[in-house]
Amino acid sequence: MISGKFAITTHILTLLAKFPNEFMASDYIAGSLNIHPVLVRKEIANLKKHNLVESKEGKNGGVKLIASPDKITLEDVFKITFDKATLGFSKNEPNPECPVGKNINANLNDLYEGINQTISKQLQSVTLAEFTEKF
Amino acid sequence: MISGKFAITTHILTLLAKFPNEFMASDYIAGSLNIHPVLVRKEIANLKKHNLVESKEGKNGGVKLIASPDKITLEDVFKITFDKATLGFSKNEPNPECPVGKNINANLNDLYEGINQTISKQLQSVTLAEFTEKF
DNA sequence: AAAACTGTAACATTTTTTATTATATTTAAA
DNA sequence: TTTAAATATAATAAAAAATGTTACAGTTTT
Repeated sequence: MISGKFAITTHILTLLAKFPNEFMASDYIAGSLNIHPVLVRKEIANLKKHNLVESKEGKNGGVKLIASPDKITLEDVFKITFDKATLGFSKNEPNPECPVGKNINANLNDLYEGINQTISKQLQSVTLAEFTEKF
Repeated sequence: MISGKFAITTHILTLLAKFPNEFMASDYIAGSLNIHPVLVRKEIANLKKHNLVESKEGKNGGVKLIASPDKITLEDVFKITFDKATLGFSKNEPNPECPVGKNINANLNDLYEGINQTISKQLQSVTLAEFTEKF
């Protein structure tokens, strides 16, 4: 199972891109996502940390984009919501006595590194502006 | 979190490719992976279902590859261990009253479809024989 | 001062993944 | 022919991760 962070963050940014220059409340965003407002605020905290949005507290507060939607790509979202995309690892430390066990994780890592780069490249080519136009 | 199925299955196949033409016991494989033998057998059941290995019950039984390691690619492993690689979805049904909520999953699906194809293509280029040589 | 917000920590619940136990069956070999 | 060493698989338990909820403090506008 993969967490919904990328999807939630992309959804939030799409909403913000649809209504630029105004502060949108996390309750409203949560209503569109149909999830708890606190979860939305957690992702917003992450977006703030990476300087993609700014927020305003208090009445009539909310969140809005800092950067222009055509300066943001889905790779930016990918980077802040994934440490690294992988196809998974076995949970336990494999047996270091076994030549396969000893090296499997390093070799999988190499493989995943390549996959990561391809995904990044692919997502780089989609701006938030382009993505938002699909709605 | 991503399940370890791909990693476990790749590990199993690497071991089998290292020792072709002999039946390897799931307990031995589990020892290399450092996981429970029953989990190994579950993945082996999956490999059997897709005709990549055959197994023999009873004393001196075990598993061995059916196909040659240079006829198997990591894409084959990917296909049988992943429904589809994604960057995730938000858990609940988004609000269909909202234009973004209504279309977000379809649009994410399109995006992920492209990513899937790239991953497949990349994994197609790695045979089990090549992967096994790294050990 | 009240209302409508954000921010965040602490905790609870649900879901997924992994592990274990139990039982039946098969095969080789003593 | 009995025993030991395997696979096969279902049922259950435990652990881990993701999501949800509550509570409360702080901020801003009216």
